[in-house]
Amino acid sequence: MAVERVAAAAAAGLHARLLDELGTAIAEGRTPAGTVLRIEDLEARFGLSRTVVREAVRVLESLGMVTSRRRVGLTVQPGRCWTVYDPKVIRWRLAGSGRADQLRSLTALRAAVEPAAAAGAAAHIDAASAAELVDTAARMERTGRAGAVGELLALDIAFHRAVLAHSGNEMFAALDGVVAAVLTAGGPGPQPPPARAFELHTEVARAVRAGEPGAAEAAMRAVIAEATAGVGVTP
Amino acid sequence: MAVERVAAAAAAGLHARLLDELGTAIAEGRTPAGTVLRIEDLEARFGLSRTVVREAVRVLESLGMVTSRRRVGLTVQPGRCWTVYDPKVIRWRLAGSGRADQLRSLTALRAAVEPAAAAGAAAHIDAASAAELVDTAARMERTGRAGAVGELLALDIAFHRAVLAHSGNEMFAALDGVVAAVLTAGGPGPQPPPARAFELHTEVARAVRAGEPGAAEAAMRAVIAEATAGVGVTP
DNA sequence: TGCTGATAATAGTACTATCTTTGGTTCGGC
DNA sequence: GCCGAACCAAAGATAGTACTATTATCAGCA
Repeated sequence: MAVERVAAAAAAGLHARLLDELGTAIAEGRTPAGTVLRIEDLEARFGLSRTVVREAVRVLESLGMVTSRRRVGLTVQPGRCWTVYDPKVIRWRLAGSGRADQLRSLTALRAAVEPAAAAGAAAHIDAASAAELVDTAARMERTGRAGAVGELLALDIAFHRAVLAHSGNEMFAALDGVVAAVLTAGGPGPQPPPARAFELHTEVARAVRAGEPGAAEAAMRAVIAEATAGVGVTP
Repeated sequence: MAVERVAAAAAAGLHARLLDELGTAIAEGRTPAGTVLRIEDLEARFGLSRTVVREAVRVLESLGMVTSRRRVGLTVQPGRCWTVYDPKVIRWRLAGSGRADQLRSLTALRAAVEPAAAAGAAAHIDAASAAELVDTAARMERTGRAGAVGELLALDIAFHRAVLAHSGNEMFAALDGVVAAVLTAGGPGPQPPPARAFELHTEVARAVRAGEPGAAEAAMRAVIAEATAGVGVTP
């Protein structure tokens, strides 16, 4: 078989590129669960040394995507075994055919976590960050009225990221990538951003600054509801 | 320096043991952020070959716990960069001095996600699994009255795991380990399980079987509130 | 004195060859 | 036909070596 040049992301170390290649193939089902790979085959197929292949395989194993058994080879595991919160896995799944499913899952996760994060932020945020949050909400409104959708998206992401970051819970904070991905996927939006969205963001910021967890949680719940309105996104 | 025998978990491959050793050391702060390690040092310190050390390092890198730069070495990263949802990382953090913090975070996460998962289960579960869930709740009550705390814990975990598994969201389902860890940490409980807890679990099961997302969510919220009562666990 | 560019040292990156360990497979004996 | 021992394939692990990117140092020049 001809050597299959790894064409993935830019120069970043051979093992990282191979990892990306294999991870993508598994995540999008091109290499289905139950498939048995062999280190030696991979070496030959990608024209890489044993060392590089093994390093990539080790990471894949740590993600639960393959198991390695002597005398057998690498067995691709079903999706249920994967570490689905790993940013790499999320990226791979978003890149492939399962994109819609992945987005649905991420949206449901976001809907569950962000209200709690807002409540946490109301309890933990410092004055300076709170002021910044209020400011971000205000800038969102101005930018939205001006119609700069690209900039609006950036502000939206910054807003939600700030809430997560100040929630006082590093597990919540770690979901900033998820929120960014979902918001970005929502895209420039088929419809212009509804004015109500700005009010709701402002209300979240206000409640957080005022230190009112209950109000912050409710407002964030409304933000999510508004954002997902019409798009059937039950978990 | 004398070779430091890796004393971690039972036989499981050299790299896995080294990974556990390094991961634990970083997670519990024995090797603080900013520390620079060198592959060669690790080889010598643990008496292992380059290959094994590099495989462990690659996984650590994939978890965001170290970065590898030429001419510098391996730099230990601050906690904010870690993939905190990886089961390994959770385990390491629970094993160390940050156990209390980690449990607080996990409990908040659980409180955010489980009600949503219950709502999802009400919408997605099949009849057989629903019946099983109701049965598990009933067995919990019987076991609880009998005072078999160990068995009760197992049933409790099974109950919550089933709800997550049938939520229709694989991101929720992947948190089963988190829930198990939190419940197990809650331990045999200082106080005997309150009778109200059983009613609430039964109500969750009933609402799920009846296909009532709102009721299931509310009941699950009550279950969590009951379980965390008195233990200040705001995010 | 201070800046710039060449140079050398360093540590990760990658490859190769070789040996060991383990666990399916198979074949022979009961 | 079942059980166990021998066989062997593939992963696991090691050693040695060559490559290369990065950075610190220092010489030369302004």
